[in-house]
Amino acid sequence: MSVFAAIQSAVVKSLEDLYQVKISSSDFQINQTKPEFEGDYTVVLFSLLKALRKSPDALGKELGDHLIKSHSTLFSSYNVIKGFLNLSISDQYWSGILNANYKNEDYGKIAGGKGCIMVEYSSPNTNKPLHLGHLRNNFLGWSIAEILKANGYEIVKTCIVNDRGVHICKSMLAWQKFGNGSTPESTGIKGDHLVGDFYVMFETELRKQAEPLYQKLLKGDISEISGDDKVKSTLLVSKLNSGELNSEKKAELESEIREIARYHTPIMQEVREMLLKWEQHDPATIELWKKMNGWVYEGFDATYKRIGVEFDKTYYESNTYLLGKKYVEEGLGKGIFFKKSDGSVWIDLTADGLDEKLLLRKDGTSVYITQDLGLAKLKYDDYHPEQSIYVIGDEQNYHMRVLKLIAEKLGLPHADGIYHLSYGMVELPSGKMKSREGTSVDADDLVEEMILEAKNKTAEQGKIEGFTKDELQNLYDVIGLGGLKFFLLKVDPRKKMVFNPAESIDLHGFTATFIQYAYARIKSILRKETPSNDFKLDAEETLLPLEKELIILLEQYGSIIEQAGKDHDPSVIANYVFHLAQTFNSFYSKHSVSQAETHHKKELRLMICQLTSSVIKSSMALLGIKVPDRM
RNA sequence: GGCCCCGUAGUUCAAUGGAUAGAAUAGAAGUUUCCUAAACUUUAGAUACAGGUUCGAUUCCUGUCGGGGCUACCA
Repeated sequence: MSVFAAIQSAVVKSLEDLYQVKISSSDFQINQTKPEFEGDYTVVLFSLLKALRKSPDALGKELGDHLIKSHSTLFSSYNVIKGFLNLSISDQYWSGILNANYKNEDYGKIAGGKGCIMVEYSSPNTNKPLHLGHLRNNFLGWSIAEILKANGYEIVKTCIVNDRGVHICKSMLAWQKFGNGSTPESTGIKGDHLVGDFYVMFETELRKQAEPLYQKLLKGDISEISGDDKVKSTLLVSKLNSGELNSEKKAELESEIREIARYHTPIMQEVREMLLKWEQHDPATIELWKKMNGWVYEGFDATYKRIGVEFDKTYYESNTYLLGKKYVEEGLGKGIFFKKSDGSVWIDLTADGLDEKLLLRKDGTSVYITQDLGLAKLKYDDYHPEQSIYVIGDEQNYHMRVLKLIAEKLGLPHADGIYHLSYGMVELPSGKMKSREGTSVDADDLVEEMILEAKNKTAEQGKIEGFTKDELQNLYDVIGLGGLKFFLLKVDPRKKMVFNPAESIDLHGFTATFIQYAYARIKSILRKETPSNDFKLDAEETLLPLEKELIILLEQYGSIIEQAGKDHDPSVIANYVFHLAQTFNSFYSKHSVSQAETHHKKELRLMICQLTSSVIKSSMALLGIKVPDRM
């Protein structure tokens, strides 16, 4: 039982003894005592005053006295200030915790047996290489999976590869037009990057073709476009020319007209024809598709390997995109969906505060949400998870809400387990990243930069005597990658964050390097000496403030893992382990381990070192970050 | 227009409704005959604005201002 829980139940018990009332532990708060007051943990009394009809002082005194008397091994003293009952935990209790756990390398983790959770993350498109945003996604997914594992769940890491669709056809078409048969081998370019290059070429050509068309549309010339867009374009242009528009509204209209122009370019026409051929299993198209996707997978595999990410099960959209169609029939039968006159199928979610949502196009083909319903079912059939986590950016909040809502309305068994782990976009100091505008940060480049920076900084330090070449390269990887992961995981996933390249390669302060360094220092001590026997605090001996602070922090590790799992939030771990390293560094500079005042103190401190090192290593592992024995 | 999210030191981030709002970094000043100074110590600096609920509000509610996202027969 954690100290926190022990205090809770002691308070509940004491209140019952004293006043014959049944108070639950959720009826009052326990906090860590602020450093400026005497004590370790504090019971906030305000919420109890009314029910017990006591003054804060009286309740504090009576409860404090009783706690000390009834739980003498747990509490050593107390004081009451205003409505706060500050409790000091006895040093014996703390040293007991240390004794019981310092050898346990799995300290803080919960033994398994809690059921299965699926974590879907990464989920790339196969038309361009991974970028900074994917990195946040990958690190988050990996970390949350590890955290839930530490909470006792069985985890299946999955990935859905978006390997088909218009975007892939764009790269394929550009390769046909401009590629001259080039391959990763012939060009020496990593496969995913090569395919990405053709995607960019397509985009360039598309713009070239769209611009004159756009200009014509602005002048009201709709001769080159067809269908409903004729009317739409005319309408938009007349709106645009009606005057009295602010620049924002104007830009919005212009971009809508530009979209129409893009849609009606010859090259887009070709792309749509190619997609149609793909869907009809045209051999040549399928062959090209397989070849180029193969290049991409090779590239992705290299990146995944580099960043230390993997999956237990990979789904491919080309295999799953037809799933989910049967739910359309089912939904229609149950009257949850309805059919419009043109044959398209919709669901009306206006009663839930949302809009009408399309599930089946008028031509009978399914859209993204329909495929997702099918995939959700497939995942459930494959693993029967009690929770299915989707690590997806917050731009898809609406989509995921709709998905869950429809699954619920259909009464699917896995509907409740759908959990969208929504994370904020990564922005640059200069603003949003836009792959179309070439302002996104490439994942491979960034990783190499971080590792190079680690190498340079390590050289500056000049502590690498005795390292082999392999050990050095490994050290650079550990520091460089660790720095990158920590930078992206240290903030609340739900919030958007700013990625400042200069700050990200900083190795001081709230960084992985700081923590890794603390770890390496501990290991340096433990290489020379390890605890020889269990430490027993003598009656007249007391823990020094920093010794106690460290043990208190170490004791909290289990609750931290639990909270990080409950909140799906790796930043809880990052903040904790940084705080631990910080406290250790203070301890380290103030107290000597090898030259401790007494033999007892030395044993105590060696045990603190031992447990601190394993908690640092284990928490960093929960973030997917390694720690070096020497640096 | 509708729906959702966010405004905390110069900057990047913390704070289950609780005590004097914490860190990091940038700034100022110090620490190395002693286990790794990639460290430590000291110092200065912030809740967008206006109401409300509460013993108590950064946190909950309303409004104002500012920023972002979503609102496709794209994925």
